[in-house]
Amino acid sequence: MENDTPLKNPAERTAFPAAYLPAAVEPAWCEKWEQEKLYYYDPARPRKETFVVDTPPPTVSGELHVGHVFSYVQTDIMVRFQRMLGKNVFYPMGWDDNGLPTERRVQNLFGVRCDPALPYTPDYKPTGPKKDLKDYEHISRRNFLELCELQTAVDEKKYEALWRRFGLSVDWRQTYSTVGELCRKTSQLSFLDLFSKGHVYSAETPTLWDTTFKTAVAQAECEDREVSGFFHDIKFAVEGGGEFTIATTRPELLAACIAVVAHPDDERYKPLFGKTALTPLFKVRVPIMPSYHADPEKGTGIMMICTFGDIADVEFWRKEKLPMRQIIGNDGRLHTVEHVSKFLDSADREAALNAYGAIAGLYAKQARTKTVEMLKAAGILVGDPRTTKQAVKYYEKGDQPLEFVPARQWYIRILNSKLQLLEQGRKVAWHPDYMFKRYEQWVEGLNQDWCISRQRYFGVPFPVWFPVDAAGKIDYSKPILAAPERLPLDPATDCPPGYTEDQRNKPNGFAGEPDVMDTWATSSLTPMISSRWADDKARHANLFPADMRPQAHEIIRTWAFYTITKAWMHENSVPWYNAAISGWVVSPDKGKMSKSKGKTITPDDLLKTYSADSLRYWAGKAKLGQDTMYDESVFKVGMRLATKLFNASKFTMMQLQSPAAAGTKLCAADITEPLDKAWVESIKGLAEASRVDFAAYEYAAMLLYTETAFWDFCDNYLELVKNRAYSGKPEAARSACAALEWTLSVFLRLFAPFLPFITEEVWGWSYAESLKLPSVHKAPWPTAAEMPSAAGAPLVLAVTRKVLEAVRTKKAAEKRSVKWPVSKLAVECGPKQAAALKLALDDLLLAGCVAPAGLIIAETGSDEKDPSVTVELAVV
RNA sequence: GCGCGGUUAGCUCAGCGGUAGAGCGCCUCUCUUACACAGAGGAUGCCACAGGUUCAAAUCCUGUACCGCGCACCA
Repeated sequence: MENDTPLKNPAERTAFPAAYLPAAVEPAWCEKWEQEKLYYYDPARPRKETFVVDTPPPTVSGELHVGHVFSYVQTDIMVRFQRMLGKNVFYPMGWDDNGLPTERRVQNLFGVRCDPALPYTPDYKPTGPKKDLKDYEHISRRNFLELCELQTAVDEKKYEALWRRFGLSVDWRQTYSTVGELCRKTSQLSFLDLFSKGHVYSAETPTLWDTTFKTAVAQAECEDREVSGFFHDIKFAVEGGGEFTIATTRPELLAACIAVVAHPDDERYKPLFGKTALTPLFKVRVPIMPSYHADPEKGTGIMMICTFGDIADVEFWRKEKLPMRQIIGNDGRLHTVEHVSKFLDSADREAALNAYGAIAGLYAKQARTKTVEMLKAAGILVGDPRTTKQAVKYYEKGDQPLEFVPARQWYIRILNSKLQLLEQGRKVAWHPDYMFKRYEQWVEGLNQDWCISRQRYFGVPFPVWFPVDAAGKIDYSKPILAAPERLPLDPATDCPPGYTEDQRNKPNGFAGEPDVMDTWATSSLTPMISSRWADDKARHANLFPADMRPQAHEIIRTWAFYTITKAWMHENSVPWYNAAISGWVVSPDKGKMSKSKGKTITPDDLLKTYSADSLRYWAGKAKLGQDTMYDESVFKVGMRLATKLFNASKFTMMQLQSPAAAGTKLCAADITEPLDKAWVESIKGLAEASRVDFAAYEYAAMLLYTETAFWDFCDNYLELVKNRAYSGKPEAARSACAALEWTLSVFLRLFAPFLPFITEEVWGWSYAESLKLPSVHKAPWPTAAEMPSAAGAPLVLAVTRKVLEAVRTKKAAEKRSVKWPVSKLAVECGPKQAAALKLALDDLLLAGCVAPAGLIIAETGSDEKDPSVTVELAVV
């Protein structure tokens, strides 16, 4: 390795290094690309020449892991292809620094707590982490946000450095942060726009509620978990005589019972419809009604409706206009006796309040146990509880079941637009196409409007205030909206028009909306954030809709769906024309690789052991939508491919510096040898196929066959041709040089999206100068038309390769070196094959070390079959 | 329950009507004026199962089983 110093500066390189050292080469190119502004978007070029990417903003509060590298590299591969098609690429990067993870990090790091009620403190300096919870400093929301921005900026620098190191061809001037001013402004403007268009409403209504985080959550953030529970059979009395037994898994909701229902056709219960039941323990009168929701096969066929056990209860309650008897509070505990006594309309009020007193204040689960005890004691429980598997809704990040709790929330109307949203989704080209099914299923299964308000501190505030009446009561029915030009603002510290700050929370004054928006309300706007919909209409027109949205499949229901929704509501458009859905990286035990999974191999570690190109190779081997095994042996294959490219290029460059290649520039007319023509013809086909497949998002298939062709190039064509190149016959050697020069330029370009470092490195040795194209990444994607007159019969190549293989097999069987001389080579083949073989005879004899005198070609065989070859090795 | 993927060599996967493929791993061998960070050669398969369509099925159809995922069910 005597010659490794020139590696350090690609621009000043003169000799070909002995070996490829990616660790030295790759970082140098990262810097060079930035200096050259290679990936900058040019706003002056028209939309139709532009390729716009709606990059997923990674969450900034952790470490990047191999899963990130995998999917972001896949995106970069597709982007690089588009750039080589001549597109003006708009490839931004966003940082998702909004939400709970950042909130927690900043609290701990700076020892602060957010209190939205506090006023803003200019020039606030945090004092650092605190040991004790009580020492935490309480600061205003705006101060808190500033700290969040400060901290995330540090993390973002780290992320950016790593992304650059992996060769992402992002225009780093085009970044945004979801907590930043632009995003808050866009998000708030979106709210105002949707409000004015009637897509937004606020309502006090039962909402999916997480009792741990004490916030509303949207349907999209729920997941079903199978848990084992118990069916309890409970006797209800019928007013005027009789009884029946219902089955329930949530006996603690008895006090919240508002009706009893059975299937309309259920003969067992038909006579009861219209009558009134008395709930056990509480003796509350509830109607017995027919409902298609009741399944005669399930439980006892008759069931209680409560406020609220599930979404069906909510719907029934709404439809039948039944009373509200909410007993579960925001914190998951049962309300006080005082609260419940307001609606506990009992036939035996004292007994009822007594019974409720036993469970008031308990968590739902504790109340369940207690209720069962009471039912048992009262002899109302029929038999023993039976175990059952039930699916229960959880917040995806929570560990307590969700409840339906009535609360005032902001919603975006989506239920009445399912058909339109389905239609919008259909207009997007999904890659792979079956991923559309997920979108379709999700939209069809929607049963709630999109709840966008969260009872958290950290997030984009609603640009809304409410008037406070003379009695000090907030009038939620008359929201005061901010003027668009004042955005972004915070109603907790900013004042509504026509009011002064001293009227805040005072009678005849105003109150700010305390809730913040769901993070998806912001991230659903990413294509409109990077296009600057909020403040630059001309730019927006040029960048929206985007061409490609890369993302993972598990967030089709959230990110993809919400983005499609908002693009339709705001712009009556799809947000992007293509959705490229990447798979997951799975660990060898088939689980999803994630940071929580332990076994933390960081991308930094991998860069030390392998190279950016080799990891990119691994990502490029996986097609879209497909989960991929984490497999370091594939990194090694990528390493080897890069090394091979290096060596084959070095050889080619040496030929190009030989006397045969000197003088006038090599061109198609120099390619005179039939073998070279045949080879060039095959490369033309490769170039054309690659374009078609890449354009169809089939980059993995394209990589596979390009790789195969490249190894064939090295093992067969190069081996056949190199002796001729050395031979000193000027014309024949020149033909080889011309074919090699073009072939290598094609391979470098085909591999460039996958292996941007090694290809750029090699490109710089000669093509940058000779083709006046400083970077392979801006070189045009290869076409057949580049090599106009070199058509040749492919048979030459095929037959020659076959015979050479036979020679090699013989040498391997005899345990002789590849260079061992062959004394006799007898080929029996068809006449066409024979003719083809004779066209490349010199190359064949030299590559196989065959004595010309020992060659016998018999045309007695068939052109339909492979030639039959007999080889005899020389005895030395 | 409904839907979507998948099941091919020891492993990871490609092929998706015309003689079963690649890489890794394994076994032989070879210093060869690009590359030993390499090269040459070899072994390895009832293409999950059962039916059907076809001259011909890993490939198309219909079922079944198993794996992964999505949606729904939540009394």
